[in-house]
Amino acid sequence: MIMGMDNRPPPQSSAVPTLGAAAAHQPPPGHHLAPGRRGRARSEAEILVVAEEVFATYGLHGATMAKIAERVGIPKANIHYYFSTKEALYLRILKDILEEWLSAATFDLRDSPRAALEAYIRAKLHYSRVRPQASKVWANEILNGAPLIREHLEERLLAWVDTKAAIIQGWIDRGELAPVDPRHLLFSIWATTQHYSDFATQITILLRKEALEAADFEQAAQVLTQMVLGGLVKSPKTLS
Amino acid sequence: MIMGMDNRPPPQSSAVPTLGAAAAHQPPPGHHLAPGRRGRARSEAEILVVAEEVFATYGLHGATMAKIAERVGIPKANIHYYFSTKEALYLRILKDILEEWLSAATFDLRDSPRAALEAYIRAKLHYSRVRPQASKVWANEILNGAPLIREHLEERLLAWVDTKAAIIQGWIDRGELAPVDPRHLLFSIWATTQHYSDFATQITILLRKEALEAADFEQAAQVLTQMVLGGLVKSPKTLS
DNA sequence: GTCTATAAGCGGATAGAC
DNA sequence: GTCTATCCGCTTATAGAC
Repeated sequence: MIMGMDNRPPPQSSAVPTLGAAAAHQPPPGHHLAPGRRGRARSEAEILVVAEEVFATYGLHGATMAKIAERVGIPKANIHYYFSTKEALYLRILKDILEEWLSAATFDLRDSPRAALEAYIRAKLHYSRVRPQASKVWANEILNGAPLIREHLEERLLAWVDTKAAIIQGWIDRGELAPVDPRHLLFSIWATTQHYSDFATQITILLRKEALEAADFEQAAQVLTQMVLGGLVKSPKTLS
Repeated sequence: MIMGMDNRPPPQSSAVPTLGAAAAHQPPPGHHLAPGRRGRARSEAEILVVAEEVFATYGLHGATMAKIAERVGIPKANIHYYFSTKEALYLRILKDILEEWLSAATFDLRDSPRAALEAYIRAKLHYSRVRPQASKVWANEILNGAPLIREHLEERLLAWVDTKAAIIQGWIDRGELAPVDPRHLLFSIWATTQHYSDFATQITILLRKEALEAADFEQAAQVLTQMVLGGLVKSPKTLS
């Protein structure tokens, strides 16, 4: 169970409206949940947390409403009361994930690329660590050709990437970053950081571990920052 | 019920060196396929090619034998003649993919890390370009916790990584490579290169393209080699 | 809001003719 | 080797009592 975790990455303390599935739909102020009862907000949040895990493990088609219901501890008909269809539940998870990720990139043109990119890499790695299931659901959807999230991707993510790519291009124009395609740089950061959630099973086996620990993520951060900063960012000393 | 089920054909069982799905099972010399008929080798190869596409698009559970059969143009019962179960067909694809990838890393300790790593990055990118569906099937399986390929992973891939990591460590010991964890370096190369097949849908949308072209892969190669070589490999030249 | 029961359809696998 | 027909379990979604 992941309830009550802190999803915020270390560098920033961004007050983001959309939190993870676990924190979805804050109950209104003054609202209390009786110990034995669930209530709308709590049931919905519990379903989302469990569904995230089940979708990640079995995929959209392999996941069943019965399995989700069983793990939540309710009859499967109840899920249909909160989410009209299986796909609606699935889509809700995808959109939540995306908002969380977008909030991880706080950098703008005033920042130095060195500090900004390292913070972004570490923030994304942090999400891979604390919310790996969400990342897997996303990956599964994209892998299959984004049949359900495509439209949202073309609107929300595309616009976001345009603004961030412009910032990166600004750094290049200022001579603080090697002339690389900004979008491909973003892709590389996503690919490497999300790899530590999406391919965690493979990594765990190849590192002969039971599960990935903080130290493994720190090693990942070392390699990734060394690659990105060492390979692309011009050191402050050489600036003139 | 899961492992050990390969092909059940009555007469000849095949312990053939695994090739790509497209090239699976070359007919023996002198063997001719009548234009209208298929023959064992051709049917099996056709099934594998189509199944790769269907598994990549729908996932293990979303893919159906009926859908594969329909695209091949045969009744679904015929597939069961060549592959005892759906899982056997799926596993065959996974093992084929892995062997192809492993063959892409030709480097050894005598090579320079610069030439070896660039060649490896470009070879992996090449596979992402020419065989993206295979990569997606693999990613899907790992994402879901490697329920079927786990054992194979623990044997075949783990041993392979050990030998390759030793070579990379050798470069570090010789002072030709920055002191990074060799396994995490491999993970980064896999993550970034496979991203261009696994997340091709997302990349295509964000680049406002219809499909990824050779030029996109070349740009990817530029960014990746600049990151890996510029950030980790010690050499006379660094930033250009 | 929560539950039981069930409708309606799909999917993997097999039998057995040719 | 290829095909048609079919069994049987599982899945989503709904109906309707409480």
